[in-house]
Amino acid sequence: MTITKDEKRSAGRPRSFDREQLIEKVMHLFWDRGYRDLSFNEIATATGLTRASLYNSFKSKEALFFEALRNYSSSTPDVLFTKVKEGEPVGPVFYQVFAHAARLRATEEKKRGCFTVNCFSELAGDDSQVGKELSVLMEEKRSVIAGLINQAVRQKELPDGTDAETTANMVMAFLSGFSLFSKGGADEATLYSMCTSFLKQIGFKTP
Amino acid sequence: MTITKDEKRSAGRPRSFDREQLIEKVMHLFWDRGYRDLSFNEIATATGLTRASLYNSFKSKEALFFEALRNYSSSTPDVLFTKVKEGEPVGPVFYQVFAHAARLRATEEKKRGCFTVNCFSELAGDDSQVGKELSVLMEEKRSVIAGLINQAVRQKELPDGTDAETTANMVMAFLSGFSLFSKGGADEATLYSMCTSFLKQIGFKTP
DNA sequence: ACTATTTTGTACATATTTGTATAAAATAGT
DNA sequence: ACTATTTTATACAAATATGTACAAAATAGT
Repeated sequence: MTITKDEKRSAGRPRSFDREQLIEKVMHLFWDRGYRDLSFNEIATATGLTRASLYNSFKSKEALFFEALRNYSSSTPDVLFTKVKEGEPVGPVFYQVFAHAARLRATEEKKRGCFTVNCFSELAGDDSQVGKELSVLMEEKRSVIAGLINQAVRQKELPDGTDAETTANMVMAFLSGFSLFSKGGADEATLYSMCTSFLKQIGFKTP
Repeated sequence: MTITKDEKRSAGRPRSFDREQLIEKVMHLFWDRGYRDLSFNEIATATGLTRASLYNSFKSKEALFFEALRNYSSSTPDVLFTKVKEGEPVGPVFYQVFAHAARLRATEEKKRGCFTVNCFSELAGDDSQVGKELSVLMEEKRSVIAGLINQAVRQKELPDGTDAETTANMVMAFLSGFSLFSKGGADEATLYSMCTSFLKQIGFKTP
């Protein structure tokens, strides 16, 4: 048995591209242009491939998009939220995630905002699979945040009367709006102020 | 001189449509579909007109869009912000605008969110005239809010140390994110809670 | 070398979009 | 009725998108 690099190669003509690199490239195309406006054609030419090649490796534009979205979504600052364990302080994590987001949004040269938020804005309410998937993704994020708020209340980081659901909804709204706002080109200091100010008003002590 | 209805008719074949009704219809099309995804073709067929007719009355899709946007933008809850005079309390106006927004977003059957926010999300950062126009529009709104926050501080409705710019930015972010959030289909009570909770945390007393 | 397998390049048919050009239709004013 | 004016209908050309089909190319395994 011959093994090329670290993957078992199956018989047949080998792909002319690296799958992960392609997904990354395509993600940026969708990020630049949105979902609907980017044609399968353009994806092919922009990546130097033919449509035939893409059709062969991916069932559809939708399928490609899902991979791009998953790829992005797994590298986003708020994944930290899912790693907080019971007993650990949550306030500092919020500050950390928000600060990271502020830096990312400010240093991203193209000022494209958050890819997920952009897509949700474009496709929420859509009948398509893409639309539904995005709604699920956003609800998952919201739910994780709600869990953390509850935990913060239990741990006395937030006052007793706090309505966790409402607070989580506010955080979601703020984060989405924050992404939109950053598209205006605000600098990091401005974005950072918004974040810390917001968290302070939610009730989290500055760490 | 013969006057038809209330408008001076100029010579030539009369239009087959009412201009204002058309703009309204087109606005809803853009609201449903976004800017780029809606073709001039579709606008024509959806309104029962021919492209020739549209091209004749409007220079371009861009021009049509501007009229649609202006039309929407003038009927939005936050126009109230521009009517507050020095000396008048601003807190209640915020609560009023936010409550109105909550009701609008919840009762809008299609859950499309705010048209302006959607468009900004799609077109912010775009080189085109549309993109720039939207950035200006958003900055105008932000600036009005910043003015009100300053006024609130002067009038002791908000604490002395309040950073008006940061607070205005937060409000903008929240409002935009609120529009996005509403696309998920939350009911009015949920949306209303988010609004009052946010305003309270900003520092505005519940009226 | 030969075969099976998979990817790639090319081609084709269909549909849509954009912009323009030109003729037909409908009005106001005389 | 006639003219000038404006809108509407139709047609056309060029560009782009989608989906499919099939032959050519490149590999693994024997």
